[in-house]
Amino acid sequence: MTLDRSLIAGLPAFAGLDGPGRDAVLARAQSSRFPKDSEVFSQGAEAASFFLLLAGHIRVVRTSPEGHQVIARYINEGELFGIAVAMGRSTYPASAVAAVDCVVLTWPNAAWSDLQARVPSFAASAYQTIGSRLQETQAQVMEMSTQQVEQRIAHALLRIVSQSGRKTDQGIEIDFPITRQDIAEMTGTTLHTVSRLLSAWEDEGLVKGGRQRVVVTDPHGLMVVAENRRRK
Amino acid sequence: MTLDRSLIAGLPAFAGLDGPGRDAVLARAQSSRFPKDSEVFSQGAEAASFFLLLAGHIRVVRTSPEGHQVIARYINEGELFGIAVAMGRSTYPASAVAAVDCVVLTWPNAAWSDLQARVPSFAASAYQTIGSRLQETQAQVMEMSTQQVEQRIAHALLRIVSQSGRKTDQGIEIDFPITRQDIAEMTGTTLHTVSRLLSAWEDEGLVKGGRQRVVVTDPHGLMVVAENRRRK
DNA sequence: ACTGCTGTTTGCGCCAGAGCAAACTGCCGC
DNA sequence: GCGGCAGTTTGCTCTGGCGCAAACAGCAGT
Repeated sequence: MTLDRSLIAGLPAFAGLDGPGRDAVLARAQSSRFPKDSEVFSQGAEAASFFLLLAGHIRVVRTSPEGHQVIARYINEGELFGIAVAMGRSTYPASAVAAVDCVVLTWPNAAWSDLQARVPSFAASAYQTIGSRLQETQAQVMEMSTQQVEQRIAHALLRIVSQSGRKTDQGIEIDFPITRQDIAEMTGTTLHTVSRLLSAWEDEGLVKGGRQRVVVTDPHGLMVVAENRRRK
Repeated sequence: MTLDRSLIAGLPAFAGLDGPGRDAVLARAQSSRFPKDSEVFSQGAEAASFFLLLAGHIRVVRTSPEGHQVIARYINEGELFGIAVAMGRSTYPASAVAAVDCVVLTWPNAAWSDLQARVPSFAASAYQTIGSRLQETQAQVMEMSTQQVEQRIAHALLRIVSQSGRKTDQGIEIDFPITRQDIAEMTGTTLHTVSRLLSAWEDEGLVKGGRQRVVVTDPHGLMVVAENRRRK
């Protein structure tokens, strides 16, 4: 199957790129499906390709030598990921797991320098992606240093919801399956604490929980929790 | 004063660059001194330049809206910093403060795209710098999620010492002034806890403390602490 | 409908480490 | 040589949230 330039027409990574430019980018890409829970690439593996998520949601997971897992971020549709080549790395620093069935564009690393030269705006967009991830990660360090678990979880939920929220009549729902354990691994806490807090928030009418489901019913109220300016 | 190409001859950022190439890079740079405790740039300020540290040590500090400070990293001699332009950012995400008297090379942002085109290895080195900082920061998030304060502080000390250590007859000394408070802000804890642990380690003969001074007398022993495999 | 599995909730005890307070000390400037 | 201050040490108390354990509930497969 040949890739159509309309596939990537709306993506920020290709903004300001004309039709032929898009064709040039796509010429070296390959599209493939990844079923839920399969790995797109694996931490520590030789980085041979870089990727763009066309459809679905991907979880980026780091595992420590002792076996602890941490979720570094979720990748949304239209985002580049696994761009080790742009950072001059030869292995992937984390694993990428499909949170739902996904469609992914794959380029061989060899295409990178070529694309960089011929389509400079593509490379610039990649560097900006890395820059904003550095930014986000540093913000996370700050959060973990200065804020309590309750604020951190509230922030994490608001972040996910704003990036991958789907409006329903109940409120805004995270549109991929996410467990309490996942939320714990994003915020550096335990599933027990996450469960307790979500239950408490449910009683206050801020969120609604379910099996692998979270719906934020009162984003503004949750924001108040996140900023730690609660009543009393 | 004109800049001599020998200034940057040994730096990794300019490895694989010939003499004229180095001249081209230096032509647009300006050298200046920053006295101890002065700011090279300020968090949130318009990013107009990028920098390279020729001599000294620089502390990169982020301040939260509530006034909490976190030390993101220390910059060593020969490193690029404040390269917001390479990430497509228009403001500095943190402040840079001279930990000792420093000598800094400054380029206007306008020089970036020019240098990138004419001296590709320079740009590549910058991107690699950003990549490894992202890497480090993510590692820090993992540490904060999974390890205890004692291990985190031990790791932080070992990291500083390996990057900015100076050998003395006592052991390896951090060769810039660093307070317990600074160490606390690097590891997300309090100066009290840092002080207690350093005192304990001093009793065990692992380190030697002093006013704004830390000497690691037994790096291997400290490593054992960092890996959390202590006797008993 | 039954069974098993995976994810969730909740109770209880405990402790690492934060917060507060106070005393101490090396060093710099006058 | 003498304050005075910035940085450090140390004691005590209190608590957020972790660890453990057990019960519970939605969902998939047979």
